[in-house]
Amino acid sequence: MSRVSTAPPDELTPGARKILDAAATLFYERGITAVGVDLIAKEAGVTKKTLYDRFGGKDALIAAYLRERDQRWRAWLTEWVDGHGGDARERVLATFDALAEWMLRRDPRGCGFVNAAAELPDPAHPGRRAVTEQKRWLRGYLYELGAAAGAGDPDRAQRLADELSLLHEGATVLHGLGVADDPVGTARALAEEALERATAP
Amino acid sequence: MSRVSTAPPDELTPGARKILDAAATLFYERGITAVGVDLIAKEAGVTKKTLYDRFGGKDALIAAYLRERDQRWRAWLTEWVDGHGGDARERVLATFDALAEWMLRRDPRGCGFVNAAAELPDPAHPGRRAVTEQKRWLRGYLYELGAAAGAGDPDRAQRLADELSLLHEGATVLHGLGVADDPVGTARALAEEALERATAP
DNA sequence: GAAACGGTAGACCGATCTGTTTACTGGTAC
DNA sequence: GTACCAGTAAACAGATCGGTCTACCGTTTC
Repeated sequence: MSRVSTAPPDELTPGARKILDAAATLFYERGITAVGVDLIAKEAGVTKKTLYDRFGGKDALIAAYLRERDQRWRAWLTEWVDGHGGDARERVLATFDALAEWMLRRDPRGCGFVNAAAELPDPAHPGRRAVTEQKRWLRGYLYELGAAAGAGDPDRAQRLADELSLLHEGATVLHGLGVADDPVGTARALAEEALERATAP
Repeated sequence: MSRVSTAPPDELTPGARKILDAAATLFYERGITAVGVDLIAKEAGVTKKTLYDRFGGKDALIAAYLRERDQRWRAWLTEWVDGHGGDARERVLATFDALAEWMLRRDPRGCGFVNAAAELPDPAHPGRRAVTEQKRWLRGYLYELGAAAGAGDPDRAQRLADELSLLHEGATVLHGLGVADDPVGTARALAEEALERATAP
């Protein structure tokens, strides 16, 4: 599935690019509120002035961080499904394999969006919109995959999408807390059952 | 199920009690890092000196907040199950009704422990232990309920407990993000299926 | 009646927070 | 060659951060 380019066509200046990369790492690993703009600028090898010139403020930087994270996750997930999924049913289950691989190799601290939402109580914060958009997109994607797998009836497909996204979130949270052995495997098994029921005659 | 007492027998001094109450509200509603000790003391109608005399520091106060939250949740859940559950199967499903009621009446911002973990990256933080203990306890409780409901085989009961706790977490997260209509209902329906499978001959 | 305790009042500490400002440098485009 | 732009360097502002300190007050306990 040839994509035009890997991700965003980097309209960012070199300084802005370094800032966003540093912010992404620091925000995810240490938390949004706990990380100051001074540290971000220092870690990016850039002055605070550049940060404020490029992004306007910390809130806008938070939103940019979440939007880019969203883009990368969407690209990762769709490419994984296109590359590893076979028939329609396997494509649904492949989303859980993609999740396992994503968390294994880069994100042991759970869902960056859920973590961000925990630190952004204000519903009007620009970063919150990015969070809800990400969750809505995932549910929509799962809806399409589920419908293609045979849950043709809209009601059944809706319900399946609700179930699949719930399983995704549950697995991510438990993985992040490190209290369960193989939460993604558990979720995948439950997804298999839900899928069978939704596509049964 | 006669409990010795409702919760902790309030060994706290009046000042400490007010501090813990104010901290609980502020930490949950605004986030842990975003709330300073000055604000907590002011909101509790107490001086900072009292706060530091009683709790030692912010980190210890965070841990106390999470421990007490854990105690209340355990009491709420077990009492709900004892009061509303009928047979063993209904007792398992009652945990989801308890969750729905809990979140409806007091906690629209998702799981306080998951949110706290998002702000406490350091695994050695005393608050983190409270989080993992809470999750472990819930899984253990669900294991007992599941085993009593007929999942006698240890392997099946273990798997059922994994599934049920995953459904709990998924429902709580989706509820907190406000992107799904009735995540707890979805989780309860999935739990019903998992329960039937686990207790089938 | 003195010691111990829980508390108030409030100043103080150094560090850090987000955000702004001035002055200067190097490259690129017209 | 000049106007623009991305950037550095560094000072500055006012607020807030977690945490400490001294001095005092009222009640209980021995």
